[in-house]
Amino acid sequence: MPELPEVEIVKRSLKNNIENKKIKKVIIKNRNLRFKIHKKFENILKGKFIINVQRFSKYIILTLDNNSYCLIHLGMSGTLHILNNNKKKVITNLSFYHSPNLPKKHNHVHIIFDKFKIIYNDPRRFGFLKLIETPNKLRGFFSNYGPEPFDETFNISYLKSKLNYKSKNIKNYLLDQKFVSGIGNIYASEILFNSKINPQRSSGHLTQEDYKNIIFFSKKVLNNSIKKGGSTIQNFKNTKGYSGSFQKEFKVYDRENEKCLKKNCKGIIKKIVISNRSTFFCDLCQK
DNA sequence: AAGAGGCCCTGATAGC
DNA sequence: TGCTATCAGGGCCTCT
Repeated sequence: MPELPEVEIVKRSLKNNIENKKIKKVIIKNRNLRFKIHKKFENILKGKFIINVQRFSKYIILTLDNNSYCLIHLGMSGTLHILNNNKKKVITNLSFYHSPNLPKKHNHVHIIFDKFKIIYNDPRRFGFLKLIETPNKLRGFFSNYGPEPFDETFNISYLKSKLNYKSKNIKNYLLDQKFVSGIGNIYASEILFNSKINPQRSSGHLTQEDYKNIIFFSKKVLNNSIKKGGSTIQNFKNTKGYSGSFQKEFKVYDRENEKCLKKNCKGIIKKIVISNRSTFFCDLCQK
């Protein structure tokens, strides 16, 4: 599900709720996520204060009061829910995939605080929670990741150094977290549409102008989405609580056979598969 | 070594 | 209605 903007929205809500709160207890119903949750996970979290909530790329980073960290990655279908301890009612829903009510199944991890609890739900179990023991190990973990589009190091000379003479198509590069962090399948299509670049273009053949557009629109598309509260693909009736609206602004994603929205363009949006992922673009205005 | 594709998993939807 | 096939926002691993 979640790309950088969605994770950013979840992080902000989470930050408001759990920063400087003490973890009373952790209950794990199912350890078999993308990676098996460590057997000491519950004991290590128990009694710790969460002194900071941050995000890098698609990861939520909880800093604990002993300078260790708990990473949360939502994978494709992970959601977080904040529930009142007693009434079992959802207080705040950090959901972008499900209805705002707590799903009945797949509530794998319960992190219990004094007056409320956080529940990690994930039907497909592509997400994971991971403990990192020290600041050094945290740096090590993220050292394999490229800069976020907002980072000043994501600039023309960086793109040139990474993309020059490369045959891999540009869409795959945007999805490659070692190249740039936080972009997923939806925003890759959107960024390339805005940049007027065909997703199949071989990266080595991009021009300076293309680099500039990729840098500019990566920031712009992600920022716009954050402003709109992210994207909620699955829409439910009677939706309450947090639910993004950026999907209403998709220019190409999930718009196969619809008209290109670029002014004066007569194109029809095409859907192709690149490395097993759906890719949407207009072959008239994206060259 | 770079790059393409398979695979992990469940659930929603489309088509018959 | 009920079956089956296809697809889904991520990312690691393997093979060529």
